[in-house]
Amino acid sequence: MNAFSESMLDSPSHAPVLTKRGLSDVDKKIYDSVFNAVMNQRLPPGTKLTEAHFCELFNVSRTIVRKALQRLAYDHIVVIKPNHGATVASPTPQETREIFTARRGVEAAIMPLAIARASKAQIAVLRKLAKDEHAAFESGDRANWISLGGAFHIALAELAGNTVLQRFLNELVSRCSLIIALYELPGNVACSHDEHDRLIDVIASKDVAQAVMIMEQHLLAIEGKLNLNDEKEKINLAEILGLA
Amino acid sequence: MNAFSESMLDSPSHAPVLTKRGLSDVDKKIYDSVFNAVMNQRLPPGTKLTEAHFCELFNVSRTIVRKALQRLAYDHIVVIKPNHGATVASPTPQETREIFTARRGVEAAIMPLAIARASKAQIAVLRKLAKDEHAAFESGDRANWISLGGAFHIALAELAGNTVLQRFLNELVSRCSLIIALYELPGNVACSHDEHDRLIDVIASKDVAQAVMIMEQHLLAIEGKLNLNDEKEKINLAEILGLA
DNA sequence: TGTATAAAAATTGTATTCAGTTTGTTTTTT
DNA sequence: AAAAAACAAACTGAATACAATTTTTATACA
Repeated sequence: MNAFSESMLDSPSHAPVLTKRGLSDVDKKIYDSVFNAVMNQRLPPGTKLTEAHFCELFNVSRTIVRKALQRLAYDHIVVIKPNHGATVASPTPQETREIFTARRGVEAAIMPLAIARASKAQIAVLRKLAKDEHAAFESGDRANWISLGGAFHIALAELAGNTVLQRFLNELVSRCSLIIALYELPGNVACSHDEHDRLIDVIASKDVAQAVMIMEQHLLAIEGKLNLNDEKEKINLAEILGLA
Repeated sequence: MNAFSESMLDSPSHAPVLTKRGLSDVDKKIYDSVFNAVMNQRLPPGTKLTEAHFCELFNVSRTIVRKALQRLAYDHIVVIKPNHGATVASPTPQETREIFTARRGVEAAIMPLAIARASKAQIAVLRKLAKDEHAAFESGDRANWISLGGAFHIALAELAGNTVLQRFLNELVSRCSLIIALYELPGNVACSHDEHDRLIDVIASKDVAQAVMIMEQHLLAIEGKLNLNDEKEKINLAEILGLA
């Protein structure tokens, strides 16, 4: 299991020395650094995250580092095993299916709320996001494209105005981004190209039942494009060992 | 804001001295103590939870206590404010509405999964729970009755076999129990008496659409019996000051 | 007496220290 | 040379110590 190097993280803004008060947002910085690095695949699943390493990078004690890592563990971005520390989460196919099922449920709950509160201005915001996503895809910026794809759904959840569902979806979208990065089939990358556009149209038309249906299809399509055969690891292992 | 006393917690099993290894389940014990005390209204919302107090009660350092309190905060049972420590959460009416809305969504997502996997044996388990709940109600054990009411829904989530939705519902049921204890109208306590029985019947009949509908009505009925007028505090304040 | 101010106590935030576990390396034994 | 044992290094777990903040109490002053 390989460890991470400093270059994998966003510039940790080395020692701007706390302008005024000693108030520590540092744990949040650490959280964000790891979170972004995982989402952008700079920190691959399974990577060991050693506490002492972060202490040096951010010039804080292990107390702070541990707090950040525990929060990441709460959000299922990393996994903490007793006496073995933190590693970047690597969801199994089974977990992946559960996550997608849960996400379909949560997005279905969000949709009627979002539609009820969707003004023209807010629909314009959604269209802007879809446009950015398009651009990222065209320019081949894969990491940014995955990120923007998530941002669209997050925006929808914000629109719904329910902080609880918003938090649930945040977790699910994060984990899905990690999963997509992990399991997406090489060729199939080009996929849900204008599905977000179709979603916006039906949201604008205020047709709840139709919107829920399209959303579900959208999510099923994403899941369907993953390579989730459970024997993946075994096969790879056999191949790597030259026993295939 | 009043603090808690030892009697509010379940017997913290004073110093059984760790039989074999020094492995610390103590933080979980602290978590459970506070959790149960909150659910049973021995620790009312707003109660200050001082770290040092738990250190004495459980004979551990603040490190452990803080870990337990942070987990409680993550599950929204307590609220931690910087430099002000932990207090038992006291959801506002607005938050309450959001929690119930989210819960309706999550339970709706759980229902089809649970129905798909409901064997006769598992339905029998549900019936047993409903029976216990009845008994608790008849015997006037209010705390236990609220707790068992939640347990029924938790059991349904387990049946669904999706760990993510299970975790979401766990949080929501806990928070709802807290809310019910807080906001339930004095007279209206007697309410959803045999609604769980009706739910079991429709689950046994495998009618998904009907089950989702009944579940939603059930949850709306619970919410409807709460006293959620936002001006509650103001009115009380005015009354208390003799200005009504 | 009431209010403003200052000192003290209590409480939380963070760093450091010590203890226990795991992991990797070297040494010993066969 | 291979396996087992012993040692060393690295890392995590938890308690203690120190620093900063908040709250309470005491004091001074109008």
